[in-house]
Amino acid sequence: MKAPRDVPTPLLESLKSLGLTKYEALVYIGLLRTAGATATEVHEISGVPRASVYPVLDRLVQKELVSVSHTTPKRFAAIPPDQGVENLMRRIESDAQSARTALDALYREKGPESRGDQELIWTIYGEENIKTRLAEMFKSAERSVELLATGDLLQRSVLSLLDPVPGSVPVEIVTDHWTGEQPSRFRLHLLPLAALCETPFLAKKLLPYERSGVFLVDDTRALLWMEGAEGQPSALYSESAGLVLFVRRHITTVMEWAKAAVQ
Amino acid sequence: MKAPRDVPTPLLESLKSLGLTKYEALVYIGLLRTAGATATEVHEISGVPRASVYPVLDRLVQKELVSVSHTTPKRFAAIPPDQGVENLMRRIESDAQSARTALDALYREKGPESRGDQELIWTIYGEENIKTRLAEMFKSAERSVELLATGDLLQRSVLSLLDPVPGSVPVEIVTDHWTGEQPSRFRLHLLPLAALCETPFLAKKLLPYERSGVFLVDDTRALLWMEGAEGQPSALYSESAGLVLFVRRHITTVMEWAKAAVQ
DNA sequence: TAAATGTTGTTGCTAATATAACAACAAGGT
DNA sequence: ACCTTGTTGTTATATTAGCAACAACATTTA
Repeated sequence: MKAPRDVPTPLLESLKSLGLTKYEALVYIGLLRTAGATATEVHEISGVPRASVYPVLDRLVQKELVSVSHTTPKRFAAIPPDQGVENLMRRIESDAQSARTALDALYREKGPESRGDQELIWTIYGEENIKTRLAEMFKSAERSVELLATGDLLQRSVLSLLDPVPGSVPVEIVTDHWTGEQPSRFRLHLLPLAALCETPFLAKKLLPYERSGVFLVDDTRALLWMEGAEGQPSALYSESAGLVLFVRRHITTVMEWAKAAVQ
Repeated sequence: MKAPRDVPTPLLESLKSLGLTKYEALVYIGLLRTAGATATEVHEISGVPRASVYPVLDRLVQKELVSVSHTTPKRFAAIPPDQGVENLMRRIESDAQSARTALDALYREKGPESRGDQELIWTIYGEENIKTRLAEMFKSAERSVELLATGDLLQRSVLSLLDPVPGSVPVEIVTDHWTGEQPSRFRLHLLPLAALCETPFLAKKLLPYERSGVFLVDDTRALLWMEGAEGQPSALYSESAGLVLFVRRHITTVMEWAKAAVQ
């Protein structure tokens, strides 16, 4: 009989978030290391109290993670991991689906009324969320789209979001680095690299972090994308006149400075 | 201010299985029905105690389900449901991935040694699990594949699994119903419908449930697929000589009976 | 201006629930 | 008689839920 050798905690955490309890995880892991064990053997291998093993095994069978033999005493075997994890995911995915539809019903109920967004500044966490918001902004553009972003951010995350901008709306892009040909769709302003290198201090000021950007749509909606070196990215979004004005000025200033430096 | 109108419990359950606590679910749902609420308003809308609202909102921000405004007092807004659920699923999916690899490492450690399968009869729950096991059986067939199944089960779940059967292995199929042309790949035995209708009692005996089947590979591995009217399907699998013999006889008997009835 | 009021955000404590762990025992097999 | 299996309670322990009290700050009112 094998020792109840200890199990890495991160694995336990992962399994918990898939809906297993600690015991269920321990028993399943234990069973993976054997082939057909009795309840008592499961107890010995997993370190789970013998009396607790029975209900736990019942639940695991219910969750389609183990199969049972028709002998006395009963013997138990684990379903292979990929199959088993998929079984768990299927349940969760179905929950996600029903939650999605139920929540969506509630969400639509309120309609897009009084966008409290008006004078507030929102912080959005997570790249996905930021990109979704940016996409909304771009799609709803009516008069202008201006953006000032590091080449990195621009190419990797933002450029693909620009497709839905209506054809009649001019798009102005200011960046420090551009690979590929000049795009006809956008008006491109390249920050003079030479000047940037001469004054790294200034470069830092204009494009402070590794990946960062400033986005302005219709002179009414602004988004500031900032990404600390380590953590997840976050962004500020606002329709506040004050912040919009500030962004407005910032972009203009940078463009003016770029023109001056080029001369 | 809206009432903390009660929330359907199944929705709460779904959200719990996505890793939210009851309070987190209530607050998120509450936020979906407004646009930018203060902590106190969240408390009123969701029915969650005001003091509890703060830690809960913190966690929701962490989980990328709500965004925060930079005002005093802070205001909170929900990320749209589909986006939010996707954010939750991303975490879970990543947990599933790491669990899969970690478990697989453990699983391989033991190798396919001492197949305890030898003399045991296993019950397998869930259609996916059964199909996986059937696929394994078919793929490893070396001498013969025989199956006796209701037409329904055959066409909907089993037929597609037969592809991996090695070309040199003969496949015998006994069923009550077959649509489409005669397959060249298999040897097909149709149970005489007329006789079946005359003796519904017998029909029930031979193919007891709605969807059921008996599968025999190489005269050494047998699987009995049974499906109660309501619950999830289950199956018996065995390499036990006794059970295999029994299945062997059963299939032969049915085929003999069919021949006799036809005359 | 100063007291009165009200709201926000915190802290700490208690209650309820789900999970974990143990003790005891009946049934059956050796 | 002994040991093992499977079952049933009962007791811890951890997580979550719910409450009360308070300091900080702003707004009103005398």
